[in-house]
Amino acid sequence: MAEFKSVSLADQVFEKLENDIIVGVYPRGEILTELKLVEQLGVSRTPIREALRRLEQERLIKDSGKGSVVLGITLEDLEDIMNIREHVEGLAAYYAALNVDEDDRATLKQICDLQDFYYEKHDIDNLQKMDDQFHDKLYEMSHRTVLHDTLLPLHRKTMRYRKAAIKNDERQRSSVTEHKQIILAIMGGEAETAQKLMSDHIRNAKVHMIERFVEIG
Amino acid sequence: MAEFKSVSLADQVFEKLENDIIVGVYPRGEILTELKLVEQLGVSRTPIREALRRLEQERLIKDSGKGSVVLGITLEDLEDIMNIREHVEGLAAYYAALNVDEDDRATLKQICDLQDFYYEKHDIDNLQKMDDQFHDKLYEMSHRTVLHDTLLPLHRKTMRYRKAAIKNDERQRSSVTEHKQIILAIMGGEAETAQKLMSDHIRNAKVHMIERFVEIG
DNA sequence: TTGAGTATAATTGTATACAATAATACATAG
DNA sequence: CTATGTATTATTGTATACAATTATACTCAA
Repeated sequence: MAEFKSVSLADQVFEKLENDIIVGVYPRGEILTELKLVEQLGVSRTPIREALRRLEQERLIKDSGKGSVVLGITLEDLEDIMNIREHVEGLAAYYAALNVDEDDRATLKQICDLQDFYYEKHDIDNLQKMDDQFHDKLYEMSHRTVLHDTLLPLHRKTMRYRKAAIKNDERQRSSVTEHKQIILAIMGGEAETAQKLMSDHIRNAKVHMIERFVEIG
Repeated sequence: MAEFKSVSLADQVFEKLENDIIVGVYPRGEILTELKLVEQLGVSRTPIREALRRLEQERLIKDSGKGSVVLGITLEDLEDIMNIREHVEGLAAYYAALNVDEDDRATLKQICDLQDFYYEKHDIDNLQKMDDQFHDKLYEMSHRTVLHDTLLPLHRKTMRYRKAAIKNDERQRSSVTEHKQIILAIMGGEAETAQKLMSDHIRNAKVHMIERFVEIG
């Protein structure tokens, strides 16, 4: 028999709704009522309410008296997210470079290789997954809870526009290269270099993502 | 009869627990069980659970299988919070200076005056309240949701150490002065100046707060 | 036809009931 | 006295019941 890891319904509902809001399944302005979600998701109100409270806390929805209105991500939100990341993600890279150990190096090496592999194959979906893994791994390596908890939700919220940005061949190439340079700096323990390269990377990504936002909204 | 604004029990529970954790009523490591909270707070499990989910989302508690363990704020958390604020709060001040209107100017003027008033009277509690109002007002004035939502919880989490830091006469004086300079820059629409002054202010505050953390834990 | 008033629906807030799981304590056999 | 197995308790996860509020629709009088 396989092991079943029991993830609560509340957690599942949260993750599904968070994702659906971020990628645009529920567009900005849509009203989510508990009863509608009960029908759609087939669970009772209790786990749905708990998920909604968490989404409120992340400002993805807002109570409107009559249901929860989807807030989603505006252009200003995207700008702010990337501006914050520009500074804070550099900090995380800095700490990651200070803390790097052999296991981390192996993981980073693998991410680097797979990134190249998927880039050659023009496998966009997996390339984005490597991007997620790269940034998540750095947050974790920083061993700084607040940095991790601040950056991860911000990073998740950019998903839609990262996916769009990476469809651009030129950006794809530069992103892969930038990741590689950052990884090298971190592996070498060059904290300041890693910090600066990461800031630059986020700043570059910001430009492309904002262009995509203007296109796809 | 007075008007009663109906704040849900879940919200009240969240605010109370958030505050109690931040100021140390529930110390790091303490286990909160739903039943205990039901007894202590006299409400049913439903609003308590919703509050706990939100506290989890803010990383003030963590599920431990057997109750929720209080995480609270570590020294590293405090360092990270202030490092993030050093950059991001400057951004908020920048936007605040761009957006300032006459109502804002009146409010800032009032905060400035009251701050002086309470400083002269050595009224620490009210002085801290003005500090809260000052920063909150700036977040609001930035009109940037993400900045506001990122900064406000971080600011709240420093409460315990701000309160301790401001007991120091020298810091009290410099804090009041720094606020005043920032307010002047914002009122004058000098965005870059406001940004820089705010970064400096947070950096100064960080030093004092970390000293207090080392003392009082 | 329109307006007021009332009944009805929809929706959320809160409490409780029930189920499942894990921890604890306890009793009994060796 | 110890170890094991079982009963009990504690705790959470989920569903449902009930209350309160607000929006909607409908009826009947003018």
